[in-house]
Amino acid sequence: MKINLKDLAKELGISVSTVSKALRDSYEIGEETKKRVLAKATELGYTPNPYAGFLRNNKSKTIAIVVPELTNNYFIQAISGAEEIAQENNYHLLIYTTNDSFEKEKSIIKHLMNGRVDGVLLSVSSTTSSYEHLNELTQNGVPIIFFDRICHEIETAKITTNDFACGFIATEHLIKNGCRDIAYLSVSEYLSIDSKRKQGYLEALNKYDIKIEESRIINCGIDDKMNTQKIKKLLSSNKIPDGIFASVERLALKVYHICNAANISIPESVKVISFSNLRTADLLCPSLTTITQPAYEMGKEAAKILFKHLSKRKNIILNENIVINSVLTIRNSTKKTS
Amino acid sequence: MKINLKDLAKELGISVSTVSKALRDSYEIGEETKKRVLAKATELGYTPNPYAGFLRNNKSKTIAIVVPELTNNYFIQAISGAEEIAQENNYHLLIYTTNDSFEKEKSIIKHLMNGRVDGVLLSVSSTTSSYEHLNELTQNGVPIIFFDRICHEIETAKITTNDFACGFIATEHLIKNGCRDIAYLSVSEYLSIDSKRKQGYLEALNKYDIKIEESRIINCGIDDKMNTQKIKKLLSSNKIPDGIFASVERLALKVYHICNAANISIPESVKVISFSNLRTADLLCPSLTTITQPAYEMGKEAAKILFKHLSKRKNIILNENIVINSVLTIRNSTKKTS
DNA sequence: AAATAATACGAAAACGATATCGTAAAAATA
DNA sequence: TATTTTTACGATATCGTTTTCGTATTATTT
Repeated sequence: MKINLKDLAKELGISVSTVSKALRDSYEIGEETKKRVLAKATELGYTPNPYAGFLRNNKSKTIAIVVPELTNNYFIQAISGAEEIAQENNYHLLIYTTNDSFEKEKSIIKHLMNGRVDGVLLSVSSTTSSYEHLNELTQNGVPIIFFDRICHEIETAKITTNDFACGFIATEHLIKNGCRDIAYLSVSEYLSIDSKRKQGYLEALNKYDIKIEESRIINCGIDDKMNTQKIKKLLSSNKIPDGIFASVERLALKVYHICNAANISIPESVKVISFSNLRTADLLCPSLTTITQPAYEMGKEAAKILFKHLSKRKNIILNENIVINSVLTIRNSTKKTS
Repeated sequence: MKINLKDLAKELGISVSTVSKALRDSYEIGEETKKRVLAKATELGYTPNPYAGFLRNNKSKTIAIVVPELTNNYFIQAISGAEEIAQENNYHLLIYTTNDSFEKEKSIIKHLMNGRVDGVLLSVSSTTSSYEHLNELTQNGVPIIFFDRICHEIETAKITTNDFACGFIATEHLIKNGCRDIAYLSVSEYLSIDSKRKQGYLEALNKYDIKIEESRIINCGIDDKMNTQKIKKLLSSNKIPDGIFASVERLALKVYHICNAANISIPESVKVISFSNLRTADLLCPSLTTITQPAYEMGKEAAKILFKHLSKRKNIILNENIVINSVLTIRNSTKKTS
C-alpha cells in the first residue's frame, strides 16, 4: 500500500536514483523517462516520506509557533496569519502553548532543539524570567522570531506594535473624555509590552499634570482569582477610579463582569479602554473602546521574516525591530459623560 | 555544536550502538556504562535527531489537527484540548486550517499521506462533498478521528455533541418564551451537524404544532456578504420572525449587527439563540442565550481516543460515536416579553 | 575441569530519499 | 575515422538513529 521510491523503481525497471531525479525534474534525466516516472508515480499514488528527506537535507519544512495561551484572540489571529504564510511556503506549522509557564516554555524549547523545526515564532510566557533556553536554541542553529511578547536580550527580528504610543493614546483618550483618576491593569511585570504600555500611561498622566498614584497600578498576573480580588478591591473602595486602562483583553472583561455584578455603570462611573482583539467589542454592553493590535499582520510578518531568512540560509538573523501600529477604536465604554 | 550519537560514542570510546542502547536504558548495557553515557550526554547537551528515529521506526510522534477556521471559538477550544493531550503524551501537534475549502482540505490531507503524522483529528470543511481523500488517508494507515463536523461515511471514532437534541431544546426554548415564527440559520447543507440541528428544530416545531415554513430556513454559507444579504432580507420584510435559531456563532453575531443597525430590539422584536462558545456571550447587548458545546472536552476526547488507538498498534479504529452533551445557558436574548 | 549460560558490548543492516560519482552510449567535433 | 563532449542513467555513500545478530568475556552449572 505504501509506495516508496524503491517500489516505484522496481515497477518501472529503472534505478532508484533515476526515479528520484526524475521526480525532482533533474536535468540529468531524459524527457521520456521523466514522463514515465511521473505517470507511474501518480498512478501508484506515490508520496515521498518526508522524514527521509529531512534526515538527508537537515531541513524539516516545519516551523513552530509558541504562544502563551489560546484563549486570547490576539494569539489566535497571529497564529492564523502565521499559518497562512506557512501554507504559502509549503511549510508545516507546529503549535505549542506555554500556559504562561516558564517551565513549560523551557520544556517546549528543549523539544525543538534538535532540528525538529527549521525555525520558531515565539511570544514569551509572562513568567519567563531568564533567556538561556532561547539562547541555547539559537546557538543550536534554530532561528527564533519574536512577536508581541518579545525578548530584548536575544539578537533577532522582533515584531511588535507601538505599545508605548498606544499606552499614551489610550490614557490620553481617557483624560480627554474627562478621566482624572485612571487605573492601569498590568498583565505581568516581566513583559516588555506591559512596561511599554505602562510607560505610555505614565507619560500621558505626566503630560496632563495628573499625579501618579502607585496604588492605581494594579499588578495582575496569571492567577484568575487573584486578579478578580485585586480588581474587585479597586472597584469597591469608596473612591473608585473614573477610568481604567486594561493592558490585555481578559482584564477588561474581568472589569466588565465585576462592574455588572456590582452595578457600576460604564462609562458613567468608570470608563474602560483596553488592548483587545475581541471580535465582539462593538456588541458588548457597553461597546468596548479598544486598542486593536494588527495581530493577523504581525503573525504574517513574523512568518515572512522567518522564511526570508530560511531561504537565505544565513546563520544569523540581524537585530531588527518591526513595528506595526495598532488602531484606537472609540466606542461607548469611554463615552464622555457630562 | 550539534552533537549526535557518533560524536558521543567517539568521545566515550565506545560504539554507537552501545551509546544508543545505554540512552534507551537497555538491559544489554551495564550500569556503569549507562551512567557514563548519560553523564556525557547531558554534559554535551545531546538531544536525538527526531527524524532519524521517525525514519527508523515509522512513527513521528506527531499528530495533526485540521479545522475549517480559527475565527471560531469552538475550534480554538477544541484545539486547546487536543494540544493538552498531545503534550501529555509527548506528542507534537501540527495545525492546519482549510478555510472551509474542499480543495484546501484535499491538499492538506494529501500532505499528511506519507507518514508525516501518526494520526489526524479532523473537522471537515463545510464544502467537502466527497470523502475519497479521507478514505485514501486511512487506507494509507493514518487513522482519523472526527470531531464535531464528522463524516459518517468513514469507519472510525467520531466525537460529537447532541446536536439533534440541542436543536430541539433551543427551538423549544424559543417557543416556550413566546415565539411562533422561528427562523433557522443554516451554516451548510453538507454538514451533518447542521442537518441534525435543523432536524431538532423541525421536530420541535412539529411537537408544538407550528407550521414549518421553508422560507424561514435560511441557507447561509461561507460567503459573508451573501449571508448578510440573506439575513438582512429576513429582518427587513414587513413580517419578520419572532425568533431566530442560529446554528453557529458567527451567524448569531451577524444577526446582532444587523439588528443593531436596523434598530430591531432583541429580545422584544426577535429572540435569538445560538450554538456558540463565545466567552463574551454574557456581556453582549443583550446577553446571548447559547447552546454551548463542550469544545475543550471534545478536543481532549478526540485526542485521547487517537492516542489510545496509537498505543494499541491496531490498524483499524472501530466505528464509535462519542457524544458529549452541550448545555443551554439562558440569557437575555431570549427573554420572555409580555 | 568441562560445558553451559549470562553479561556486555560491537558490527552492520536497516528506514527512504538525495546527491555525488562513475560510465555506457550517443552526438558532436576534429 | 578518431577523439572529445554530451546525454542519460546506475551504483553507492550518506543523513542519525534503532535493532538484530554475533561474539568475547565472565559467571554458573554439572
